[in-house]
Amino acid sequence: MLDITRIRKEPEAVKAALASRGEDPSVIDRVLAVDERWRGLLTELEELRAERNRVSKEIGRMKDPAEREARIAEMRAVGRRIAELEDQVRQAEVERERLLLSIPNLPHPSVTVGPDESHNRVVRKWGEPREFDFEPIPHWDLGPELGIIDFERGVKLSGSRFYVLRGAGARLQRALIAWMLDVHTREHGYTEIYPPFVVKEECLVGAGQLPKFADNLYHDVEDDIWLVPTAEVPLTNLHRDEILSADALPLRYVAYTACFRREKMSAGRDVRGIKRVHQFDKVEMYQFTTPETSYQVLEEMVEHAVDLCRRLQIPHRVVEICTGDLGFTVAKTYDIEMWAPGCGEWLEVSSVSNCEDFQARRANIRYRPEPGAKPRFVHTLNGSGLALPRVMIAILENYQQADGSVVVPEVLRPWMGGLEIIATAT
RNA sequence: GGAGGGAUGGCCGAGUGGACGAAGGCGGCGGUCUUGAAAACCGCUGUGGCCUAGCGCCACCGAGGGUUCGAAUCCCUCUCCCUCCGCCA
Repeated sequence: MLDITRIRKEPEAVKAALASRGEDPSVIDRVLAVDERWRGLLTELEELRAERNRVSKEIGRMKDPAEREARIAEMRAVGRRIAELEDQVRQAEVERERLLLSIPNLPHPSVTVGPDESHNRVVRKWGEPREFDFEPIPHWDLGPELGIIDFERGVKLSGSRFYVLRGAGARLQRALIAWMLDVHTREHGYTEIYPPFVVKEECLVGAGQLPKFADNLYHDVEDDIWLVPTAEVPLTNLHRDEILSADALPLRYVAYTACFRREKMSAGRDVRGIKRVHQFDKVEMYQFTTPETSYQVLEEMVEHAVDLCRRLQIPHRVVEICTGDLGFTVAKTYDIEMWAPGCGEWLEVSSVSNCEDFQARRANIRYRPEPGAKPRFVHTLNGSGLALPRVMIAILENYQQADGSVVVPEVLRPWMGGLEIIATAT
Protein backbone atom coordinates (compact mmCIF):
# COMPACT_ATOMS: atom_id res chain seq x y z
CA MET A 1 0.00 0.00 0.00
CA LEU A 2 1.29 3.44 -0.90
CA ASP A 3 1.45 6.23 1.66
CA ILE A 4 -1.60 8.48 1.21
CA THR A 5 0.41 11.43 2.57
CA ARG A 6 2.97 10.96 -0.14
CA ILE A 7 0.26 10.74 -2.78
CA ARG A 8 -1.14 14.06 -1.54
CA LYS A 9 2.27 15.69 -1.52
CA GLU A 10 3.69 14.49 -4.82
CA PRO A 11 0.94 13.07 -7.00
CA GLU A 12 2.81 13.67 -10.25
CA ALA A 13 5.91 11.74 -9.18
CA VAL A 14 3.73 8.83 -8.04
CA LYS A 15 1.84 8.81 -11.33
CA ALA A 16 5.06 8.81 -13.33
CA ALA A 17 6.38 5.87 -11.31
CA LEU A 18 3.17 3.92 -11.89
CA ALA A 19 3.24 4.70 -15.60
CA SER A 20 6.79 3.32 -15.79
CA ARG A 21 5.45 -0.07 -14.78
CA GLY A 22 2.66 0.08 -17.31
CA GLU A 23 -0.03 0.94 -14.79
CA ASP A 24 -2.82 3.43 -15.49
CA PRO A 25 -1.91 6.45 -13.33
CA SER A 26 -5.44 7.88 -13.33
CA VAL A 27 -6.20 5.84 -10.22
CA ILE A 28 -4.21 8.47 -8.31
CA ASP A 29 -6.70 11.18 -9.27
CA ARG A 30 -9.54 8.99 -8.05
CA VAL A 31 -7.78 8.35 -4.76
CA LEU A 32 -7.17 12.06 -4.27
CA ALA A 33 -10.81 12.90 -4.99
CA VAL A 34 -12.10 10.38 -2.45
CA ASP A 35 -9.47 11.47 0.05
CA GLU A 36 -10.55 15.08 -0.20
CA ARG A 37 -14.19 14.17 0.25
CA TRP A 38 -13.23 12.05 3.24
CA ARG A 39 -11.31 14.87 4.89
CA GLY A 40 -14.15 17.32 4.42
CA LEU A 41 -16.68 14.97 5.95
CA LEU A 42 -14.35 14.03 8.77
CA THR A 43 -13.75 17.62 9.81
CA GLU A 44 -17.49 18.27 9.99
CA LEU A 45 -18.07 15.03 11.88
CA GLU A 46 -15.40 15.70 14.45
CA GLU A 47 -16.65 19.21 15.15
CA LEU A 48 -20.09 17.82 15.91
CA ARG A 49 -18.70 15.07 18.08
CA ALA A 50 -16.69 17.64 20.03
CA GLU A 51 -19.86 19.64 20.60
CA ARG A 52 -21.81 16.61 21.73
CA ASN A 53 -19.05 15.53 24.11
CA ARG A 54 -18.94 18.99 25.64
CA VAL A 55 -22.72 19.40 26.04
CA SER A 56 -23.22 15.85 27.31
CA LYS A 57 -20.83 16.56 30.14
CA GLU A 58 -22.78 19.71 30.97
CA ILE A 59 -26.05 17.78 30.97
CA GLY A 60 -24.63 15.47 33.60
CA ARG A 61 -24.08 18.42 35.91
CA MET A 62 -27.31 20.28 35.15
CA LYS A 63 -29.95 20.89 37.85
CA ASP A 64 -32.67 22.80 35.98
CA PRO A 65 -34.93 20.10 34.43
CA ALA A 66 -36.31 22.36 31.70
CA GLU A 67 -32.92 23.36 30.36
CA ARG A 68 -31.74 19.82 30.71
CA GLU A 69 -34.57 18.57 28.51
CA ALA A 70 -33.90 21.28 25.95
CA ARG A 71 -30.26 20.33 25.75
CA ILE A 72 -31.04 16.64 25.43
CA ALA A 73 -33.39 17.39 22.56
CA GLU A 74 -30.70 19.44 20.85
CA MET A 75 -28.17 16.68 21.19
CA ARG A 76 -30.63 14.15 19.90
CA ALA A 77 -30.67 16.11 16.65
CA VAL A 78 -26.89 16.44 16.62
CA GLY A 79 -26.68 12.71 17.19
CA ARG A 80 -28.77 12.03 14.12
CA ARG A 81 -26.52 14.22 12.00
CA ILE A 82 -23.45 12.51 13.44
CA ALA A 83 -24.85 9.12 12.48
CA GLU A 84 -25.37 10.32 8.91
CA LEU A 85 -21.86 11.70 8.68
CA GLU A 86 -20.36 8.57 10.21
CA ASP A 87 -21.98 6.60 7.47
CA GLN A 88 -20.62 8.84 4.75
CA VAL A 89 -17.15 8.93 6.27
CA ARG A 90 -17.12 5.15 6.46
CA GLN A 91 -18.16 4.88 2.83
CA ALA A 92 -15.41 7.25 1.76
CA GLU A 93 -12.91 5.32 3.84
CA VAL A 94 -13.90 2.00 2.33
CA GLU A 95 -13.64 3.43 -1.16
CA ARG A 96 -10.25 5.00 -0.51
CA GLU A 97 -8.99 1.74 1.01
CA ARG A 98 -10.27 -0.25 -1.94
CA LEU A 99 -8.38 2.00 -4.36
CA LEU A 100 -5.19 2.05 -2.31
CA LEU A 101 -5.17 -1.74 -2.04
CA SER A 102 -5.39 -2.01 -5.82
CA ILE A 103 -2.33 0.16 -6.53
CA PRO A 104 1.00 -1.67 -6.97
CA ASN A 105 4.28 -0.64 -5.40
CA LEU A 106 6.48 1.99 -7.03
CA PRO A 107 9.72 0.86 -8.69
CA HIS A 108 12.99 1.91 -7.07
CA PRO A 109 14.75 4.65 -9.11
CA SER A 110 17.61 2.26 -9.90
CA VAL A 111 15.33 -0.17 -11.73
CA THR A 112 15.68 -0.27 -15.52
CA VAL A 113 12.64 1.19 -17.24
CA GLY A 114 11.08 -1.15 -19.76
CA PRO A 115 7.70 -2.38 -20.93
CA ASP A 116 8.12 -6.14 -20.37
CA GLU A 117 10.50 -9.00 -19.66
CA SER A 118 12.43 -8.36 -22.88
CA HIS A 119 14.06 -5.45 -21.04
CA ASN A 120 15.22 -7.51 -18.08
CA ARG A 121 18.97 -7.36 -17.74
CA VAL A 122 21.38 -10.20 -17.00
CA VAL A 123 23.72 -8.75 -14.38
CA ARG A 124 25.83 -11.79 -13.50
CA LYS A 125 26.54 -15.25 -14.84
CA TRP A 126 28.20 -18.26 -13.27
CA GLY A 127 29.38 -21.46 -14.92
CA GLU A 128 29.39 -22.69 -18.49
CA PRO A 129 26.68 -24.96 -19.85
CA ARG A 130 28.03 -28.50 -19.83
CA GLU A 131 29.14 -30.06 -23.13
CA PHE A 132 27.22 -33.30 -23.73
CA ASP A 133 28.50 -36.12 -25.90
CA PHE A 134 24.90 -37.33 -26.14
CA GLU A 135 21.55 -35.61 -26.55
CA PRO A 136 20.43 -34.44 -23.07
CA ILE A 137 16.82 -35.31 -22.43
CA PRO A 138 14.22 -33.27 -20.57
CA HIS A 139 13.24 -34.17 -17.02
CA TRP A 140 9.72 -35.17 -18.03
CA ASP A 141 11.30 -38.12 -19.85
CA LEU A 142 14.18 -38.66 -17.48
CA GLY A 143 12.10 -38.70 -14.29
CA PRO A 144 9.57 -41.35 -15.36
CA GLU A 145 12.28 -43.52 -16.91
CA LEU A 146 14.16 -43.51 -13.62
CA GLY A 147 10.93 -44.22 -11.78
CA ILE A 148 11.34 -41.14 -9.60
CA ILE A 149 8.63 -38.89 -11.07
CA ASP A 150 5.16 -40.31 -11.80
CA PHE A 151 2.96 -37.95 -13.77
CA GLU A 152 0.11 -40.38 -14.54
CA ARG A 153 -0.53 -41.23 -10.93
CA GLY A 154 -0.30 -37.57 -9.92
CA VAL A 155 -3.11 -36.85 -12.37
CA LYS A 156 -5.04 -39.89 -11.14
CA LEU A 157 -4.88 -38.64 -7.57
CA SER A 158 -5.40 -34.92 -7.99
CA GLY A 159 -5.73 -33.90 -11.63
CA SER A 160 -3.53 -32.11 -14.12
CA ARG A 161 -0.38 -30.35 -12.92
CA PHE A 162 0.01 -32.74 -10.01
CA TYR A 163 2.73 -35.37 -9.80
CA VAL A 164 4.15 -37.97 -7.48
CA LEU A 165 7.79 -38.24 -6.45
CA ARG A 166 9.01 -41.73 -5.73
CA GLY A 167 12.07 -43.35 -4.19
CA ALA A 168 15.26 -41.39 -4.83
CA GLY A 169 13.19 -38.56 -6.33
CA ALA A 170 11.29 -38.00 -3.11
CA ARG A 171 14.50 -38.43 -1.18
CA LEU A 172 16.32 -35.90 -3.37
CA GLN A 173 13.67 -33.30 -2.69
CA ARG A 174 13.79 -33.94 1.04
CA ALA A 175 17.59 -33.74 0.95
CA LEU A 176 17.46 -30.40 -0.85
CA ILE A 177 15.05 -28.95 1.70
CA ALA A 178 17.15 -30.08 4.64
CA TRP A 179 20.40 -28.95 3.04
CA MET A 180 19.07 -25.49 2.14
CA LEU A 181 17.63 -24.95 5.60
CA ASP A 182 20.92 -26.02 7.15
CA VAL A 183 23.01 -23.67 4.99
CA HIS A 184 20.72 -20.69 5.63
CA THR A 185 20.47 -21.24 9.36
CA ARG A 186 24.09 -22.23 10.01
CA GLU A 187 25.91 -20.00 7.55
CA HIS A 188 23.63 -17.15 6.49
CA GLY A 189 22.18 -16.26 9.89
CA TYR A 190 18.50 -17.09 9.42
CA THR A 191 16.13 -18.46 12.03
CA GLU A 192 14.11 -21.43 10.88
CA ILE A 193 10.33 -21.09 10.99
CA TYR A 194 7.69 -23.72 10.44
CA PRO A 195 4.45 -21.82 9.72
CA PRO A 196 0.91 -22.98 9.01
CA PHE A 197 0.25 -23.79 5.35
CA VAL A 198 -3.19 -22.17 5.50
CA VAL A 199 -3.84 -18.57 6.50
CA LYS A 200 -6.67 -16.13 7.09
CA GLU A 201 -7.74 -13.65 4.47
CA GLU A 202 -6.10 -10.69 6.23
CA CYS A 203 -2.71 -12.35 5.90
CA LEU A 204 -3.09 -12.40 2.14
CA VAL A 205 -4.19 -8.76 2.13
CA GLY A 206 -1.17 -7.92 4.27
CA ALA A 207 1.29 -9.66 2.00
CA GLY A 208 -0.36 -8.24 -1.14
CA GLN A 209 -1.99 -11.29 -2.78
CA LEU A 210 -5.50 -10.11 -2.00
CA PRO A 211 -7.78 -8.57 -3.08
CA LYS A 212 -6.23 -8.58 -6.54
CA PHE A 213 -5.02 -12.12 -7.11
CA ALA A 214 -7.73 -14.30 -5.57
CA ASP A 215 -7.86 -16.20 -8.88
CA ASN A 216 -4.54 -17.82 -8.23
CA LEU A 217 -5.29 -19.03 -4.69
CA TYR A 218 -6.96 -22.08 -3.24
CA HIS A 219 -9.68 -21.08 -0.82
CA ASP A 220 -11.57 -23.30 1.60
CA VAL A 221 -15.04 -21.80 1.69
CA GLU A 222 -16.27 -23.78 4.67
CA ASP A 223 -13.73 -22.32 7.08
CA ASP A 224 -12.87 -19.27 4.96
CA ILE A 225 -9.19 -20.11 5.00
CA TRP A 226 -6.60 -19.98 2.22
CA LEU A 227 -3.74 -22.26 1.21
CA VAL A 228 -0.45 -20.35 1.10
CA PRO A 229 0.93 -19.65 -2.39
CA THR A 230 4.34 -19.00 -0.79
CA ALA A 231 5.85 -18.93 2.70
CA GLU A 232 6.23 -15.19 2.15
CA VAL A 233 2.60 -14.85 3.26
CA PRO A 234 2.85 -16.36 6.75
CA LEU A 235 6.34 -14.90 7.25
CA THR A 236 5.16 -11.37 6.45
CA ASN A 237 2.31 -11.79 8.90
CA LEU A 238 4.41 -13.17 11.75
CA HIS A 239 4.83 -9.57 12.91
CA ARG A 240 1.54 -8.11 11.70
CA ASP A 241 0.30 -5.32 14.01
CA GLU A 242 3.54 -5.28 15.96
CA ILE A 243 6.04 -2.60 16.87
CA LEU A 244 9.51 -4.12 16.84
CA SER A 245 12.44 -2.69 18.71
CA ALA A 246 15.24 -1.36 16.54
CA ASP A 247 17.89 -3.64 18.00
CA ALA A 248 15.83 -6.67 16.97
CA LEU A 249 16.39 -5.74 13.31
CA PRO A 250 17.18 -7.17 10.91
CA LEU A 251 14.99 -10.20 11.57
CA ARG A 252 16.01 -13.04 9.27
CA TYR A 253 13.69 -15.97 8.79
CA VAL A 254 13.81 -19.01 6.60
CA ALA A 255 10.91 -21.38 6.17
CA TYR A 256 10.12 -24.50 4.25
CA THR A 257 6.52 -24.78 3.09
CA ALA A 258 4.51 -26.39 0.40
CA CYS A 259 3.06 -23.74 -1.92
CA PHE A 260 -0.31 -23.96 -3.63
CA ARG A 261 -1.22 -22.08 -6.80
CA ARG A 262 -4.21 -22.53 -9.04
CA GLU A 263 -2.34 -21.27 -12.14
CA LYS A 264 -5.64 -20.40 -13.81
CA MET A 265 -3.96 -17.45 -15.48
CA SER A 266 -1.31 -19.71 -17.01
CA ALA A 267 -3.61 -22.33 -18.51
CA GLY A 268 -1.77 -23.99 -21.38
CA ARG A 269 1.67 -22.67 -20.41
CA ASP A 270 4.44 -25.02 -19.32
CA VAL A 271 2.10 -27.97 -19.23
CA ARG A 272 4.86 -30.57 -19.45
CA GLY A 273 6.99 -31.59 -16.52
CA ILE A 274 7.19 -30.09 -13.06
CA LYS A 275 8.12 -26.53 -13.94
CA ARG A 276 4.66 -25.11 -13.26
CA VAL A 277 2.48 -27.14 -10.92
CA HIS A 278 -0.32 -26.57 -8.42
CA GLN A 279 1.63 -27.79 -5.42
CA PHE A 280 5.36 -27.38 -4.93
CA ASP A 281 7.88 -27.07 -2.15
CA LYS A 282 9.99 -24.03 -1.50
CA VAL A 283 12.48 -22.79 1.04
CA GLU A 284 11.90 -19.09 1.52
CA MET A 285 14.16 -16.43 2.99
CA TYR A 286 12.57 -13.38 4.56
CA GLN A 287 13.92 -10.27 6.29
CA PHE A 288 12.48 -7.34 8.21
CA THR A 289 14.92 -4.42 8.07
CA THR A 290 15.20 -0.68 8.60
CA PRO A 291 14.60 1.51 5.53
CA GLU A 292 18.25 2.55 5.57
CA THR A 293 19.61 -0.96 5.13
CA SER A 294 17.10 -2.72 2.90
CA TYR A 295 18.93 -2.32 -0.40
CA GLN A 296 22.15 -3.60 1.02
CA VAL A 297 20.18 -6.55 2.42
CA LEU A 298 18.65 -7.17 -1.01
CA GLU A 299 22.12 -7.73 -2.46
CA GLU A 300 23.02 -10.00 0.46
CA MET A 301 19.94 -12.12 -0.06
CA VAL A 302 20.73 -12.54 -3.75
CA GLU A 303 24.14 -13.76 -2.65
CA HIS A 304 22.54 -16.22 -0.21
CA ALA A 305 20.49 -17.72 -3.02
CA VAL A 306 23.34 -17.70 -5.53
CA ASP A 307 25.55 -19.42 -2.98
CA LEU A 308 23.30 -22.48 -3.15
CA CYS A 309 23.40 -22.55 -6.96
CA ARG A 310 27.19 -22.35 -6.88
CA ARG A 311 27.50 -25.18 -4.38
CA LEU A 312 25.26 -27.31 -6.54
CA GLN A 313 27.64 -26.54 -9.42
CA ILE A 314 24.83 -25.62 -11.78
CA PRO A 315 25.27 -22.80 -14.34
CA HIS A 316 23.08 -19.86 -13.41
CA ARG A 317 22.56 -16.16 -13.97
CA VAL A 318 21.17 -13.22 -12.04
CA VAL A 319 18.60 -11.11 -13.86
CA GLU A 320 17.46 -7.64 -12.85
CA ILE A 321 13.74 -7.26 -13.50
CA CYS A 322 12.69 -4.10 -15.38
CA THR A 323 9.83 -1.83 -14.30
CA GLY A 324 7.24 -3.38 -16.63
CA ASP A 325 7.87 -6.90 -15.34
CA LEU A 326 7.86 -6.20 -11.59
CA GLY A 327 5.50 -8.02 -9.24
CA PHE A 328 2.65 -6.13 -7.59
CA THR A 329 4.23 -5.70 -4.15
CA VAL A 330 7.77 -5.09 -5.23
CA ALA A 331 10.11 -2.09 -5.66
CA LYS A 332 13.05 -4.08 -7.02
CA THR A 333 13.61 -7.72 -7.92
CA TYR A 334 16.42 -9.98 -9.01
CA ASP A 335 15.59 -13.38 -10.45
CA ILE A 336 18.07 -16.22 -10.36
CA GLU A 337 17.84 -18.65 -13.23
CA MET A 338 19.46 -22.05 -13.62
CA TRP A 339 20.27 -23.49 -17.02
CA ALA A 340 18.31 -26.65 -17.86
CA PRO A 341 19.95 -28.39 -20.84
CA GLY A 342 17.16 -30.96 -21.31
CA CYS A 343 14.27 -28.59 -21.87
CA GLY A 344 16.73 -25.97 -23.12
CA GLU A 345 15.68 -23.01 -21.03
CA TRP A 346 16.68 -20.83 -18.12
CA LEU A 347 14.54 -21.73 -15.11
CA GLU A 348 13.62 -19.19 -12.47
CA VAL A 349 14.67 -20.91 -9.25
CA SER A 350 14.60 -17.79 -7.12
CA SER A 351 13.12 -14.34 -7.05
CA VAL A 352 14.59 -11.94 -4.52
CA SER A 353 12.70 -8.72 -3.88
CA ASN A 354 12.64 -5.61 -1.76
CA CYS A 355 9.05 -4.58 -1.00
CA GLU A 356 10.25 -1.55 0.98
CA ASP A 357 7.34 -0.50 3.24
CA PHE A 358 4.57 -1.70 0.89
CA GLN A 359 3.74 -4.87 2.82
CA ALA A 360 4.61 -3.25 6.15
CA ARG A 361 1.86 -0.67 5.60
CA ARG A 362 -0.67 -3.30 4.64
CA ALA A 363 0.22 -5.55 7.54
CA ASN A 364 1.01 -2.68 9.94
CA ILE A 365 4.52 -3.79 10.86
CA ARG A 366 6.60 -1.07 12.47
CA TYR A 367 9.71 -0.58 14.53
CA ARG A 368 10.82 2.03 17.03
CA PRO A 369 14.12 3.59 15.87
CA GLU A 370 15.02 4.32 19.50
CA PRO A 371 13.23 4.20 22.85
CA GLY A 372 10.56 6.89 22.97
CA ALA A 373 10.74 7.65 19.24
CA LYS A 374 7.74 7.40 16.93
CA PRO A 375 7.25 4.06 15.21
CA ARG A 376 8.19 3.76 11.53
CA PHE A 377 7.30 1.10 9.01
CA VAL A 378 9.92 -1.57 8.45
CA HIS A 379 11.11 -2.72 5.06
CA THR A 380 10.42 -6.31 4.08
CA LEU A 381 12.38 -8.50 1.69
CA ASN A 382 11.72 -11.98 0.43
CA GLY A 383 13.64 -14.42 -1.68
CA SER A 384 13.35 -18.03 -2.66
CA GLY A 385 16.17 -20.06 -1.36
CA LEU A 386 15.26 -22.01 -3.52
CA ALA A 387 12.13 -23.29 -5.29
CA LEU A 388 12.32 -27.06 -5.30
CA PRO A 389 10.83 -28.45 -8.51
CA ARG A 390 12.94 -26.24 -10.71
CA VAL A 391 16.12 -27.06 -8.81
CA MET A 392 15.18 -30.73 -9.19
CA ILE A 393 14.77 -30.18 -12.94
CA ALA A 394 18.16 -28.48 -13.14
CA ILE A 395 19.85 -31.25 -11.17
CA LEU A 396 18.32 -34.05 -13.22
CA GLU A 397 19.04 -32.40 -16.55
CA ASN A 398 22.55 -31.14 -15.74
CA TYR A 399 23.75 -34.26 -13.96
CA GLN A 400 22.28 -36.80 -16.36
CA GLN A 401 24.54 -39.44 -17.94
CA ALA A 402 24.39 -41.24 -21.26
CA ASP A 403 22.90 -44.36 -19.65
CA GLY A 404 19.97 -42.39 -18.23
CA SER A 405 21.25 -42.31 -14.67
CA VAL A 406 21.81 -39.10 -12.71
CA VAL A 407 24.81 -38.22 -10.57
CA VAL A 408 23.89 -36.82 -7.15
CA PRO A 409 25.55 -33.39 -6.63
CA GLU A 410 28.36 -33.81 -4.18
CA VAL A 411 27.05 -31.35 -1.58
CA LEU A 412 23.80 -33.29 -1.28
CA ARG A 413 25.29 -36.73 -0.70
CA PRO A 414 25.48 -36.41 3.10
CA TRP A 415 21.73 -35.71 3.03
CA MET A 416 21.15 -38.63 0.65
CA GLY A 417 22.67 -41.31 2.85
CA GLY A 418 25.82 -41.22 0.73
CA LEU A 419 24.02 -42.06 -2.51
CA GLU A 420 26.16 -41.07 -5.51
CA ILE A 421 24.06 -42.06 -8.48
CA ILE A 422 20.33 -42.28 -9.10
CA ALA A 423 19.77 -45.19 -11.45
CA THR A 424 16.65 -47.02 -12.55
CA ALA A 425 15.11 -48.89 -9.66
CA THR A 426 15.14 -52.62 -10.12
C1' G B 1 -18.91 -31.88 18.80
C1' G B 2 -21.31 -30.83 24.19
C1' A B 3 -21.11 -27.71 28.89
C1' G B 4 -19.11 -23.58 31.38
C1' G B 5 -15.64 -19.24 32.04
C1' G B 6 -12.98 -15.19 30.03
C1' A B 7 -10.76 -10.93 26.66
C1' U B 8 -9.02 -3.57 29.78
C1' G B 9 -2.40 0.14 28.31
C1' G B 10 4.59 -3.30 27.33
C1' C B 11 2.88 -6.88 31.55
C1' C B 12 -0.42 -7.81 35.94
C1' G B 13 -4.96 -5.87 37.48
C1' A B 14 -9.35 -2.29 39.28
C1' G B 15 -13.43 -0.15 37.07
C1' U B 16 -22.25 1.47 40.62
C1' G B 17 -23.90 4.69 32.36
C1' G B 18 -21.73 11.12 33.61
C1' A B 19 -14.83 14.15 36.61
C1' C B 20 -12.38 7.45 32.60
C1' G B 21 -7.53 7.47 27.86
C1' A B 22 -8.89 4.74 32.02
C1' A B 23 -7.07 3.55 39.74
C1' G B 24 -3.08 0.66 41.66
C1' G B 25 1.18 -2.36 40.91
C1' C B 26 5.30 -4.18 37.82
C1' G B 27 8.54 -3.00 33.96
C1' G B 28 10.93 1.12 31.13
C1' C B 29 12.99 6.30 30.79
C1' G B 30 14.71 10.84 33.32
C1' G B 31 16.04 13.14 37.95
C1' U B 32 17.44 13.70 43.48
C1' C B 33 20.68 11.18 46.84
C1' U B 34 25.69 8.25 46.28
C1' U B 35 32.88 7.78 45.01
C1' G B 36 29.88 4.13 41.99
C1' A B 37 25.76 0.96 42.31
C1' A B 38 21.47 -0.73 44.93
C1' A B 39 17.51 1.03 47.93
C1' A B 40 14.37 5.17 48.75
C1' C B 41 11.92 9.43 46.84
C1' C B 42 10.07 12.73 42.63
C1' G B 43 8.52 13.11 37.54
C1' C B 44 7.49 11.01 32.77
C1' U B 45 5.89 6.68 30.35
C1' G B 46 0.00 3.92 24.32
C1' U B 47 -1.50 4.27 18.97
C1' G B 48 -3.68 6.51 14.93
C1' G B 49 -6.25 10.58 12.52
C1' C B 50 -7.99 15.92 11.26
C1' C B 51 -6.63 21.30 10.33
C1' U B 52 -7.83 25.75 12.54
C1' A B 53 -1.17 23.53 14.02
C1' G B 54 -3.56 24.77 19.53
C1' C B 55 0.50 22.97 25.14
C1' G B 56 -6.26 22.04 20.03
C1' C B 57 -9.88 18.46 18.63
C1' C B 58 -11.53 13.28 17.26
C1' A B 59 -11.17 7.98 17.65
C1' C B 60 -9.48 3.48 20.02
C1' C B 61 -10.85 -0.91 26.81
C1' G B 62 -10.94 -8.39 21.47
C1' A B 63 -14.10 -7.11 16.47
C1' G B 64 -18.74 -5.33 14.46
C1' G B 65 -23.66 -3.53 15.30
C1' G B 66 -27.51 -1.49 18.82
C1' U B 67 -29.76 1.39 23.19
C1' U B 68 -28.69 6.51 25.28
C1' C B 69 -27.97 13.56 25.51
C1' G B 70 -23.70 10.50 27.17
C1' A B 71 -21.08 3.42 27.00
C1' A B 72 -14.92 0.17 29.18
C1' U B 73 -19.72 -0.27 31.89
C1' C B 74 -26.39 -2.23 29.27
C1' C B 75 -28.20 -5.45 24.74
C1' C B 76 -27.12 -8.47 20.11
C1' U B 77 -23.70 -10.96 16.68
C1' C B 78 -18.85 -12.67 15.67
C1' U B 79 -13.65 -13.96 16.70
C1' C B 80 -10.06 -15.73 19.89
C1' C B 81 -8.39 -17.91 24.59
C1' C B 82 -9.09 -21.10 29.04
C1' U B 83 -11.47 -25.41 31.91
C1' C B 84 -14.21 -30.09 31.87
C1' C B 85 -16.42 -34.12 28.77
C1' G B 86 -16.37 -36.80 23.94
C1' C B 87 -13.42 -38.05 19.55
C1' C B 88 -8.51 -38.31 17.72
C1' A B 89 -2.70 -38.07 14.20
